[in-house]
Amino acid sequence: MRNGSGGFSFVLAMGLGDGVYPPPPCAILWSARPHAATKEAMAKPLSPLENLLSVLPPELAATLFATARPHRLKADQTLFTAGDPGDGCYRVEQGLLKVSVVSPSGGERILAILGPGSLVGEFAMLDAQPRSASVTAARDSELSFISRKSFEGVAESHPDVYRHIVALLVRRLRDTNQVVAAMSFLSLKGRVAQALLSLAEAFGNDVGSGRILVKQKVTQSDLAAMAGIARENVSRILNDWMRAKLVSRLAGYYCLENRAALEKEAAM
Amino acid sequence: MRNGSGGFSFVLAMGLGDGVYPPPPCAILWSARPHAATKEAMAKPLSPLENLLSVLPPELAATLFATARPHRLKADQTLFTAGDPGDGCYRVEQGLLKVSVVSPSGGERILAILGPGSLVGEFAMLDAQPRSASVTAARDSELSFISRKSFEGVAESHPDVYRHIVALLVRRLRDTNQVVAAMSFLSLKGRVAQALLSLAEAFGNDVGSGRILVKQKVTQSDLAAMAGIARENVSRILNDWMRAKLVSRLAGYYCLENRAALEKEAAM
DNA sequence: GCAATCCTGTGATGGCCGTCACATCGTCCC
DNA sequence: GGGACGATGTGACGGCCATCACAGGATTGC
Repeated sequence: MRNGSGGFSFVLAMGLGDGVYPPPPCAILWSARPHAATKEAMAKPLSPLENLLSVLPPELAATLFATARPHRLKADQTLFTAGDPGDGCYRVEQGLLKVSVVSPSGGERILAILGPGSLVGEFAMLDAQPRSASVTAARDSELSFISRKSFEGVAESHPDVYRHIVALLVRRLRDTNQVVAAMSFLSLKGRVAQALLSLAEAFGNDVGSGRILVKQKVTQSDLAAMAGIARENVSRILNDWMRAKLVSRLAGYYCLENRAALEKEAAM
Repeated sequence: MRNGSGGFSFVLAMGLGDGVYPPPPCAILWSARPHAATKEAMAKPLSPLENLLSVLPPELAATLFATARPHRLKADQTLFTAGDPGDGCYRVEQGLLKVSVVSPSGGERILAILGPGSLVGEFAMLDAQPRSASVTAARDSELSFISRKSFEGVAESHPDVYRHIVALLVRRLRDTNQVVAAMSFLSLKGRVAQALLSLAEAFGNDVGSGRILVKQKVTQSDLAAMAGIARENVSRILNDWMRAKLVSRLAGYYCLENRAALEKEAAM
């Protein structure tokens, strides 16, 4: 992880990506991607960009960010760790963050990957409790810090924002049921497929004939931490899929060649 | 599951329990029991009885329940299934419910066990989306149904309830991070230990010298569905622990003999 | 009391998957 | 360019754990 690329590095315009920079807002709210519904009619999963601040009237959001304190992170720096006191949240302006839980023995499980436009640490902004997960920068990043105090000031003048927030939180909670189901019922392959599909949804670029290029450098270790499995098995699974033409690799970037087949792998 | 005891049957006064009936409100919000914090200072887990309605001013709750429609369930009947449309929630008046996700192949994962005083299906009351989990009666049960409409009527007149609800939902979301961590990092033994400790917390009775009796008949299959493992392994693990005097069985009820040791097993 | 049904205990088996150990390769930096 | 370091590929091994099978128990229903 040298040169500030921290594991998830952004693909610059090179004929592969769409060439825009800065990129459009994007993120994986890892828990928000049920790729297989237990029944036809599931609630629509939550887009990670529909966040607490996006429900504020624009002028209120503006006043919040007027007083926001900028915060810079170098790649691999940690923003906070589970258990830390928390009194506000951050908006990702630039860069990429990784939300994860870690075990004392060093294991890491990635819960979400957040790009520009996303909020992180919102819970502490709402209830001032200690952080429940850890956040580290996957590459050099710029954030805006919004304190709980300033948010509360704004919310007090517009108490109906809480109602919208309730709707958002409920959707997130619904999604977590899907996560538990996936962890309980899916095989390794299924979980890796879910991880790939999530990446494609958040950072994917349609490059014709249904192929989706993931415009992020993702290591097998990252995928392993997302799926909660060993890195070696990610390697084996990906190679199986490359042989079977489900995925391919272009200049270090993964490309889904057959999304439907992957979705079948990810189905429970 | 004959005779209405549906897998979790209640221990009546027999020298073991405390003999009160109906029992005091109790429940496992399975996702709300982090038995091992990744850091010293974690947020206090949410009691399953601090629910959406407990934040209402008492007189409002009273008006809500004045119009509530009673609903009866026989043991093993299902109240609703994931994907069903939902337009309200239920309060458990009597009996015991099991919240779970099921896989198409028949696997079941228990998310929560709810006794009298608990709410179930609150999400649909808040946002009218399809159910995200399934609920079945573990024994004959009586519920009160509160429609979304009537809740909204009440909430509209007291918009600040949404603020309290936000705090509750955030606590639940925090807890789910712990659940993911537990599923990622804990061994079978650890997960069974967590299940037992949760049962003890919700349905436990201190019977002296630190021993905790679980006043519920729990089958090994139930424990297996809670921990997400095979029933046979629950049997083996429990027998190990019985030999090691960590748990015992009294007239069909489990009893934690050494809570501290179990907590060590459940630690990550 | 007897049959049916559930729950429990236990062995055998096999496979998935984590761990270890390398070799290879690419990339970056000096 | 050469070394360092990280990422990747692959084999071997072993253990955990699911599955199958079946044999008692325990409970219940009749």
